[in-house]
Amino acid sequence: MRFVLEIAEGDSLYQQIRNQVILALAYGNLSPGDGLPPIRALAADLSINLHTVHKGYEMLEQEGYIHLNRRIGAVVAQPRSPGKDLGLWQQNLRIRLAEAWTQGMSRETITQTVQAILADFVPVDTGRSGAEV
Amino acid sequence: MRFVLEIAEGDSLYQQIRNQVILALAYGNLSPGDGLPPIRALAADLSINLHTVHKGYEMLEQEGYIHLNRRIGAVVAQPRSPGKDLGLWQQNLRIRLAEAWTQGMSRETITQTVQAILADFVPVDTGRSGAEV
DNA sequence: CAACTGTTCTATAACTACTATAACATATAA
DNA sequence: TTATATGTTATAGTAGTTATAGAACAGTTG
Repeated sequence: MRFVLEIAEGDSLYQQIRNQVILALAYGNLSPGDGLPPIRALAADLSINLHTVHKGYEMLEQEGYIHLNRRIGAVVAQPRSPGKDLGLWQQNLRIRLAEAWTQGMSRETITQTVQAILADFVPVDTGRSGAEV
Repeated sequence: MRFVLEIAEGDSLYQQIRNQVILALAYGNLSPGDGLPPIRALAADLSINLHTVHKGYEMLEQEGYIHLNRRIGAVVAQPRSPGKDLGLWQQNLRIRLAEAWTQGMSRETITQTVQAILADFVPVDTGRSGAEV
């Protein structure tokens, strides 16, 4: 998988790594069982520090997105139970929507924007074992 | 308007103040022309520092949500042009949706969640001059 | 053995968040 | 005038976060 590290402006480097993995998962560029780049390799590739990548991976592991193994490296996990704190997530979503709403975006436009994003998402490929990084 | 400062966990105090104002605007608890609490009063009310509140208000002003006047205080502005960086906003929304999607939430459930949030929003009351804090 | 994984440790510099105190500028009210 | 109320600016200090750097450790694989 290729990491972009778009200037999300305001997001820290390790947060962006975490976000990119989740996005890759949603868009089907990454599937359970796939391996992520070794932290040293990714760090070199992005010209950032080893520890910064590690922190991003740790975050992903705590959220249940990946498994970290000392031998085989970082592997995308099978989606289990929700895990995510639904309350915090909803509150965050609510704020994003309120931003759009108070800027004059209509319900229709907001809904269409959401639909457009969702349309590009791909079902998480749960049946697989090989890695294709 | 009453500020709650829910523990958004990860959001700084001034960010939460900023968010609460936008939410209040979306839910109709605050309208253009309304005055916000004086920074000292709000700071005392929340048991936080004057500057923290000020920073939140400054952020809101830079985003065009409010006007700051040395005499009359902070007043909610009339919604003008978009102002908001649509690209960053969309990217942020995309990540939130990807989080839900990768946690197994279906398009229908996500859409329903969005609709439920939007349903509670109230048109920004643009015709008004009095203050009702 | 060497090489490759993640992991842990210590240290440091830079930045951010928050607090604290004081003073200033400007307008309104007594 | 004096007092009060508003936001504004300046300075400072503390604490925590972010990112860097280098080194070493612990397993597993070739």
